[in-house]
Amino acid sequence: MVTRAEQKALTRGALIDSVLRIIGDGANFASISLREVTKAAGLVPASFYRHFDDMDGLGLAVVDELGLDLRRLMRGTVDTDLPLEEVVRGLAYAYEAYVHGAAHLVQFVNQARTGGSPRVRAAIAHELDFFISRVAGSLPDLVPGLRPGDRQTVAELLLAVLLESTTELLATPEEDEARLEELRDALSARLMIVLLGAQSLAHPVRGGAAGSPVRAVKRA
Amino acid sequence: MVTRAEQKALTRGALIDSVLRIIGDGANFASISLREVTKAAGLVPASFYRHFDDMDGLGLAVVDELGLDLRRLMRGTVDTDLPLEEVVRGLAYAYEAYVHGAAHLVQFVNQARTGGSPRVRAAIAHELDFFISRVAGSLPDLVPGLRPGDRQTVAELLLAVLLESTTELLATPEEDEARLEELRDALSARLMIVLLGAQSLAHPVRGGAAGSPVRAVKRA
DNA sequence: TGTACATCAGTGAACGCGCGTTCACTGATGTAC
DNA sequence: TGTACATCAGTGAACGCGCGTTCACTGATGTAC
Repeated sequence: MVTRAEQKALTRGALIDSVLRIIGDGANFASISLREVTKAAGLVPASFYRHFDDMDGLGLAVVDELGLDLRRLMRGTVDTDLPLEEVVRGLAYAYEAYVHGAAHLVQFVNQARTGGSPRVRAAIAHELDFFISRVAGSLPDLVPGLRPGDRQTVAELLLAVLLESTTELLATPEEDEARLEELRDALSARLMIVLLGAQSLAHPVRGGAAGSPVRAVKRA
Repeated sequence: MVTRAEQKALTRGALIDSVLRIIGDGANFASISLREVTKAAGLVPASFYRHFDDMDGLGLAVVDELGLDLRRLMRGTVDTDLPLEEVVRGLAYAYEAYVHGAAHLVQFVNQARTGGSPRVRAAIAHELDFFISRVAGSLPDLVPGLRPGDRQTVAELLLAVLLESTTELLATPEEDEARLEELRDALSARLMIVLLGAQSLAHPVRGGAAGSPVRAVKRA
């Protein structure tokens, strides 16, 4: 026997799964209808209102899923004893694996982050900001000597690089190992440049502080 | 007297302007209806088909506008004689000005880049790739010594940083100069880290080539 | 344990609405002679 | 220059459809005694 609360939670989960499946088929969350979602979940349209006020409410519930995922991800640790190159390569592998493991959710975030309603966008930004602050907190293990403000900026950059790689990763099927390797290489190269930049900030080469001018060399 | 061709071009432009205005009001392109657009342009719905096959066709026309804008932007030049810090600050100013000057178009690109139909996404990617290749071509002025592959990666990163700053810039009214200054500072800081990373790649400090391992220093 | 009543997730029917698309049309612009 | 005909951007009406939302309902689960 199932309690009423359990059954309700199951149905709610079915609505969330359904909308993610529809997004996985290539639809944009903004143009998915309430009726499509309930139909995919095997419900009558009116049932939707037993769980959410409107599609925006469902979107916010999906963002909560993202929050859980990120907290789970952050429990994993990075071995910072390795050469920076290998750390970066490990991050690229881990992110690729995450994108393919939670493809539908990632696709939702990728499109709703810029295209969603104001409330959904704000909720996603909030989750990502939390993630950034955690990354910033672990940065000293990887690049010691960074000042707190610079840690924040570097963490933002690292996340920006991951997010910017997402669309290409999503478009590549897991079977296309050759293409995936290319994308992981590209992602590694980008992350590496950011971390090299961070090291420059932490240990300026020409004796200048982070704030001092660094001359651009003119083309010969 | 206006020729038929001129009048047709005017109406076509009115459709493009209308959809951009609707996007500016906060709508998502994916959920704007053909009827809304024609109504805003003062036309009957059926007239739409004299200009575009469907909303996707209108989207592609808007992407063409982006292409023109980018080509115009690229005619402007950057004074690479200045200290790197000032070059970066100039870029941040220029990008902020562009975002506010073409706010509706930028908003469209920002949301359609990840949330648009496959054809629209591909068209935007194509325009941005062209822009990236041009930036990569000018990079030697700013950071000499980069190998071609690294130039490409750095140019991709620079664009990623700009794109990632877009949502915040769009959300800030032009009057809020204090907030804009914050955003330009944040953008400058991110661009600077990327360029410092690029300089590290071009002139590795510890004698290692770009491909050689750089040790991460463990936390004390 | 059994009984009577309350709760509430899910139903089924109905509503008015805006949607994309079609079609034959109109009348100004353009072209041939 | 004037006339007869062709073109075609924009019209207005109509279509069937899926939409979000409402409502009174049903019947299994939960609660009080």
